[in-house]
Amino acid sequence: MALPPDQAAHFTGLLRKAGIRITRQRVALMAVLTSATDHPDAIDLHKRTKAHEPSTSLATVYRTLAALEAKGVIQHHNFEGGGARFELVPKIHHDHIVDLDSGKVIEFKSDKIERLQAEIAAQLGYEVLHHRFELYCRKISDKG
Amino acid sequence: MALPPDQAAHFTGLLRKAGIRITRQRVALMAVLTSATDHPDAIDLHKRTKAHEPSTSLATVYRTLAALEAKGVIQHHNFEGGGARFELVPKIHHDHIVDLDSGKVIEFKSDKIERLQAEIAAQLGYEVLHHRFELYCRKISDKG
DNA sequence: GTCTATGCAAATAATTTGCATCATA
DNA sequence: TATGATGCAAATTATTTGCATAGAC
Repeated sequence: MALPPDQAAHFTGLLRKAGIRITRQRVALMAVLTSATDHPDAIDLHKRTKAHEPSTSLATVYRTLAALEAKGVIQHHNFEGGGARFELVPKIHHDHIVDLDSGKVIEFKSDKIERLQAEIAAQLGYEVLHHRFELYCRKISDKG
Repeated sequence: MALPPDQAAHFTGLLRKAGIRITRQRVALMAVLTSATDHPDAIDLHKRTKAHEPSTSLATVYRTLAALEAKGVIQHHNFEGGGARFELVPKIHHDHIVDLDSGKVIEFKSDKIERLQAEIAAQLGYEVLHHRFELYCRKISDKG
């Protein structure tokens, strides 16, 4: 389950670029974050990281997530129900649809929304530092 | 600090309409919810309710809030930082700006946003059951 | 060698629940 | 009087922290 050396080198580089110390646990977590496409929570990340690096504790996962977020490498979301869920900071900002039946998270982007929110805030004398825009949805079934 | 009888009758009516049993603690909490304009959290509601009805426990506040939410009388929000905050369900839906400096919550509404979110979801085969739209903002100061 | 990261277990914070008792319908 | 509500204290869940030790630079 350990990472091939070439891949490990890649994640080591990402950590170095983030400016935090390189440890086996962090390299493993970085690998997990990079390959995840499902917005996992801390518990999930811990499970997956342990598969690469069994010595990883949940406390270290939380501490490393906090460090990576402070460095702008990852971001977290607090969707309804359950704890925070994490993803790498995307090149292009997006918002989320949460499928209430499956719990799955779908990403979408809308420039109109981004513009509208800035307008709304400006009209009230505010500038937007960040926002949350989450749609809690159900699949439309054509057979009623 | 007890409520004047006429006001108490009003809140009793609201509880009866909601279809839940009437107790002194619930009448007091209903009074607090009705007069609040600041999206208080459970701890705040408990403090304020105790001013009317000192026998009220925090557990009862939580239980009553859950009952009122189930009946569609109130709704809660999980803004960043701290616990859930509550408000009566407004006649007209609105979203929120959170002032990051003061912690104050400002309400706004936008039909465009409502329409846009429905469109976005529909394009992906979803219908929106509810949403979260929160702008975390700072006041624009004209003196730089 | 120094300074930071780690594991573990205990501490927090917000909320929920079990249980015996009490109040409402 | 029967059922549902209450207070209190203990339980839960997600997360954070203190501390002694191990590991990175």
